Amino acid sequence: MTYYKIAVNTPFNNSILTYKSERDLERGTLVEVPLGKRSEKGCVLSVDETPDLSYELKEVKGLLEFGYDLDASYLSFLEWVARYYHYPLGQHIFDVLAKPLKRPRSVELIKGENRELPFELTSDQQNAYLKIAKSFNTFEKFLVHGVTGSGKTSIYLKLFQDVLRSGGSGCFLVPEINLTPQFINTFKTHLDGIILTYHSSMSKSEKNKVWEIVQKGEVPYLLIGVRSSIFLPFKELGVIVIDEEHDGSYKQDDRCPYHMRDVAIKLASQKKCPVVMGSATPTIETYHSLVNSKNYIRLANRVKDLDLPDIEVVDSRTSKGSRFDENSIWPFTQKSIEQIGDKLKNSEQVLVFVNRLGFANYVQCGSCGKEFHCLNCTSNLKFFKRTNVLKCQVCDFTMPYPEACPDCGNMKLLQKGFGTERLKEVLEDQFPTTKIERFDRDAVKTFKELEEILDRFEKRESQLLVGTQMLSKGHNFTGVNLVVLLGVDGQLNFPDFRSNEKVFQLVTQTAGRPGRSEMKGKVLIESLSPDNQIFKYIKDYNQEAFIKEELEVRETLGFPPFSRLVAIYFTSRFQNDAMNEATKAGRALNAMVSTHFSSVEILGPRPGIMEKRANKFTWTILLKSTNLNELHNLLGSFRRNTKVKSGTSIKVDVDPQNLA
DNA sequence: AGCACGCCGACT
DNA sequence: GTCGGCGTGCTC
Repeated sequence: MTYYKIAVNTPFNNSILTYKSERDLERGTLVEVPLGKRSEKGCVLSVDETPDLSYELKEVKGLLEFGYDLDASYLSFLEWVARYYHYPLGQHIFDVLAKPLKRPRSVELIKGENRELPFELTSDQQNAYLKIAKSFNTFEKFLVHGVTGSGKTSIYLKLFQDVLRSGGSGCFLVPEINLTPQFINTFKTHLDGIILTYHSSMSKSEKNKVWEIVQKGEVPYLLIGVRSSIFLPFKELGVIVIDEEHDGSYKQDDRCPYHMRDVAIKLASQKKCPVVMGSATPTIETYHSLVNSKNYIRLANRVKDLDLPDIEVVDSRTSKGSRFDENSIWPFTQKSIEQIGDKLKNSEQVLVFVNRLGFANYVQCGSCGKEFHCLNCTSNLKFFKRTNVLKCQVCDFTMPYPEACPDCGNMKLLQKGFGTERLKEVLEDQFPTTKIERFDRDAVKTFKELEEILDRFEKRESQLLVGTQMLSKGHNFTGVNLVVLLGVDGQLNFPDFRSNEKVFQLVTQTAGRPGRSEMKGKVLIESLSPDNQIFKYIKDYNQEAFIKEELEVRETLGFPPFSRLVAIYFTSRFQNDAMNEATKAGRALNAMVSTHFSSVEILGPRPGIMEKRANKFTWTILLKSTNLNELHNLLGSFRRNTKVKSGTSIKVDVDPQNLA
């Protein structure tokens, strides 16, 4: 009989439990173990030399029929992730492993055609490519900071060609595969090997097939995948490329809240291969960590030598163009409407962006001022005109649009704020002969619909698209020379230290959509605070200056990249429990800080940014430190020693991206 | 996180 | 009497 430490698919005791076994077990073996009255999945970690025999330790039931076990380096990688994010290892393992299939179906593989590129790289591209290629077989981090249209994809392609032709494999990570079928096509044409994809809308059989190929190390292949693909059991890797490094979808928020970019960097260091991060608007963290290194690659020129669009900020406050001005077509200023009209008259196409769905953002009684809030959340109900309902975007609570104010009976309800639905209506009213389509997750439910709308736009069957940021990702619109952007004020005022950075990225990415034809494009931003410093940098495309100033602010306030953050969330159905447990934990943390972890600063506890969501209350504590080790040690002992009242749950978010 | 146990109110 | 609501606490 031997005792083993086993990572079990359960959250308690950090998921590491001790079991005995008659047969010898290897590290990485997947087993079934008894847990209470049921049975759970587990993964053998090591022999337990000092088992706690005050328990009646149970015996391993048998082997799991997964058809594989975890190899040592893969398990160590998952262990690192679980440790870094203070998440139970056993749960993380069984979150990321492919579940075995009852009846696997056969899967077609895409075979690369290995054709040469039909063009030469520009000298900028060639230099970038050579620089990265020189560090094959070593761990190096690269940032390819290239304006939209600078040809980053061709650089990646050359790198993958090299890796695959020498019998290795590559990993290409993108925010959303669904939106980028053209990528897959390009890679298929020019690479020698198998092109694998991995994303959520694939069938279980397809996912398992990919898992199997990667597991067996059947090289050469290129895996094109999303965030979760980083946890495929890679054997050997020649290069990892993360496209659109700044994209928010790389952060996982539920279960183990990891950041794929940071996990990928760890993986690259383990596999001893280069990791390439590419973006026109890299995160301030990544930029700061690489800008002064030899691995920072700036591509300032566009391949086709096209000018970037002019960016103009339109004052949408009072006086001319105000919603109170009879000449305005609220929510647009007269100026925007005129410019849109000019373009349409000229048979050019126009994009209008607003990051809000629905018709009105909230509804208020014109007599007594009552606002319609969600009963389950700290949020307003939005008005959707087509379905004539008020709806909460957080919990989906829906009610029919009221005839009158339930408090005072007044029939005059004011529809305040605007979303895509209203913009489309206003524009249709202004331009009755123009074919306008809406592009948001309300109007576009399936990939087919998405393709159809884009296809009609491409064929010029429609002239104007009104969309959310769903539209701004990845697509190029050659017929578009004008983009109008509304509602950035809301994002600028959002209480998050990254809000300026996010807005800068958003506007710059949006500006990359038009002007890929001969004519110079234009971006109009409507704002109630046109004097905000950020617009000066945006208009000049002066990213370096913007980041420099932003870095100064961050340094003064001690925010990342000058410190590391950890958010701890306390959630309960009862507001008092969330508050009290957070308060108790805050006191305990303060005591620990004053005795052992003096580098750590504790902010809060405070109510969550949305205190109540779907009838659950959240309170937040933020930890901040320049000493990552101390921060981890504090968290470790906090997790070991803190018990919260049952019914209250704790979530630890290391390197949080969106404070909640 | 499950899941069982057990203590109390509401119904045949 | 006993069904079932959910609060409490245990799981190697």
